[in-house]
Amino acid sequence: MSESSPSKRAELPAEPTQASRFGKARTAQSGALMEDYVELISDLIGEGGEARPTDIARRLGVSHPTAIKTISRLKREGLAVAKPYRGVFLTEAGEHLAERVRARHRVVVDLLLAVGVPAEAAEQDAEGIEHHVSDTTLAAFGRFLQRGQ
Amino acid sequence: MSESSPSKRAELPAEPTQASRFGKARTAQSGALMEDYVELISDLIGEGGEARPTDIARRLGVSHPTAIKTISRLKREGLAVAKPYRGVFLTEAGEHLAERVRARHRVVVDLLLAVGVPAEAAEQDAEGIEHHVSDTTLAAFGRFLQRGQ
DNA sequence: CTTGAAATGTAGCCAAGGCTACATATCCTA
DNA sequence: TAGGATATGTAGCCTTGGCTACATTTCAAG
Repeated sequence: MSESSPSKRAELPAEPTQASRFGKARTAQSGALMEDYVELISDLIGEGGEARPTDIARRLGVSHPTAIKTISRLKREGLAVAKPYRGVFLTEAGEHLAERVRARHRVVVDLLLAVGVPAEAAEQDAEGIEHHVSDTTLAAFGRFLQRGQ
Repeated sequence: MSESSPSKRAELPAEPTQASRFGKARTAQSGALMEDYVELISDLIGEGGEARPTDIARRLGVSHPTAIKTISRLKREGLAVAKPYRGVFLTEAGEHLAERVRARHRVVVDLLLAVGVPAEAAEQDAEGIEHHVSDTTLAAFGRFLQRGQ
C-alpha cells in the first residue's frame, strides 16, 4: 500500500472509518437471528409455558428444520438448552439477552410511533431496525421519548 | 393444522401477522448488500470518475475477491456493468437504485440526528438501519423532519 | 393397548457472503 | 522496453440460513 506512489488513478484515501462502519453494520447482522429466536422463545414460554420448535418455526415464518437447526446453534452458543422432543428453554444468558432485546424493541417501536410512523409499519420495521440500534442510539431514543411526554 | 383438536399443550393461534413481519425483515436483509455496493459505486464514480474493485473492497471492509464476487452478482442482476480490468459502472437501474438509497440514507441520518443521536453513532447505525426502513416509515420520517424545523 | 396423526429430528441440497491462496493482467518506473 | 509492484481475477473452502424429503418419536383416540 505505497502512499508514496501517486498514480493517474483517482486518489482514494483508505478511509478506514467508512470500512468499519459498514463492517459493523454487517457483523451486527449476524446475531440478529439469534436475538429473534431468543426473544420469541422467551415470549412463548411466557405465553404458554413452553417453546416448541414447530411454534417457533411458524411464528418466524420458516420451516421447522430451519428452526431446529438454529436452535442447535443457540444451544452451541450457550443461550438455550433442549432435550430431544422436550421443548426449548433459555439459559441465564439467554434470558438476559431476551430481556435486553425486548426492552430495545419496545424503545424502537415507541420512538417510531413518536415521530409519527403508523403503528403497523412501526411494528414491522422495528423488527429489522432494532438489530442495528447501538447502545448510544438506544440511549438517545430513550431521552427523546422522556422529553417528548 | 387441526384447529379442532385442543391439546394439553398451549394453544398458539398461528398468528400469520408476526410470521410475515419477521419474514419481511429477513427478506429485506437480502438486497442490503446490493444497495451498499450500488451506493458506493455511485459515490466512487462521483468522487474519482471510476469505481475499482480494490477501492470498493477497501471501503466496504471486505477482501477484494469478496467484492468481485458481489460485483458479478450486481452484473447478473442488471445493476452494474464491468469489463475485466476496466472498472465498474452502473446501469440505469443501478443509478436509480443508488439515488433512492442515497436519499433514504440522508433522511435516516437526519432523523437520528433530529432525535438527539450523536453524529458518529447516527452515521454508523444509519448504515444498518436504512435497509429496514419501509416507504411508509421513510415518509413519516420526512414529515417529522419538515415539521421539526 | 394399539395406532395413526402430528411433532420432532436427520440428511442433504442450495445461494449468499465471507475468506485465503494462487494465477494473470496492467502499467509505472527505471 | 523490461520488470516488478499493484490490481484484478479464479478456485476452493467455510458458515449461515434457508429448503425438501425422509425417518423417528410422542401422544391422544379409539
